[in-house]
Amino acid sequence: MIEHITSSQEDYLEAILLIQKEKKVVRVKDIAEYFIVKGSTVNETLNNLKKRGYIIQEKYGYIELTQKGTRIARNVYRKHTLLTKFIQNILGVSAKTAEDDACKIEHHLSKETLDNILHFIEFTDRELKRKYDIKKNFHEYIHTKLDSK
Amino acid sequence: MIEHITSSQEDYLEAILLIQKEKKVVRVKDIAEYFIVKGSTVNETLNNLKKRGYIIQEKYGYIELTQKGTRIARNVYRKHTLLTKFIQNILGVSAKTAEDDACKIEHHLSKETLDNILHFIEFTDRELKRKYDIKKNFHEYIHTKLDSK
DNA sequence: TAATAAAGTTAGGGAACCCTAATAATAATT
DNA sequence: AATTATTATTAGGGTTCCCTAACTTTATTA
Repeated sequence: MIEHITSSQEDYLEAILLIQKEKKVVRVKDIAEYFIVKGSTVNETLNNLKKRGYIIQEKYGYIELTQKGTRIARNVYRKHTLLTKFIQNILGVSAKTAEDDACKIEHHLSKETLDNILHFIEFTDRELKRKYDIKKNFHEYIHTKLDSK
Repeated sequence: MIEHITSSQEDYLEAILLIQKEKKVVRVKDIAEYFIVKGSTVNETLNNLKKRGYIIQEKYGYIELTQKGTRIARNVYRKHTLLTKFIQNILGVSAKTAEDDACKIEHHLSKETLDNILHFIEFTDRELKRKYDIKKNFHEYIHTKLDSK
């Protein structure tokens, strides 16, 4: 048996957390719709996650995160949110694309880079805002550039 | 047969381009060392790339990119370089980590985000450098923050 | 409640990646 | 040139992720 968790499996845990927040209970069908895959695919991954103690699910029943699963889900969600904010607010990318990109790269960035992104956000938010209005300048610049294409 | 090229396959093409630049000829062994995988694994992927016309290789011979393969390799390399520069110079991440992260996420970012990163680099390089010295400020800030941990 | 609909599970297959072990071919060395 | 060492290839296995089709269980509703 494999000990290591994959990016896809982390995404499943995050999805379960998000669906739980919104719909109270989580079903195979919800996850299948979330990732736009078939139920049988979800089932397979869930069995894997079950085996390793990240989720609990009775046969034909609802899906729940264990403590272990919740910890990972929250962690992924935090990174996801951070990255989305960065890509959207700092880089000036549209909300939808920022969300998509964040989701794809959240598993692949080192702690060092994530920390620096966090600091970048904090820095631009708190320090630079009044001093130079860099975000405003940058966004104006970006939009001018892109619109003129 | 599948038409779509995977991230890993794109990385192979880029690696072949880089090895070619440095060593004139590209062998299975070079690629295996580059990715730290076994020769048999490389062989398998190369067969796939051959079938689809991205590379040419005679049995037991050197590996060469086709036009089609070169186009993709250069494209990946360009993205890779751009991202490394961004992560290293703008975010202030160490060279090695920036390189690693760039390699991992280069396949997953939308054109929109990449364009904005490019503009960000251009913007900070050309416009802000004299005006506010933001890069310098930011790096000082980051390093103070990180050192104090 | 019985019949239909919806959701979950199982079985069987395919593609990408990765490995080990065995074999074939090429390179290097004595 | 013949032997040894290095490289490349093939064969056989394993995991993840995704699918279709068949089947079971749970929900709905007539």
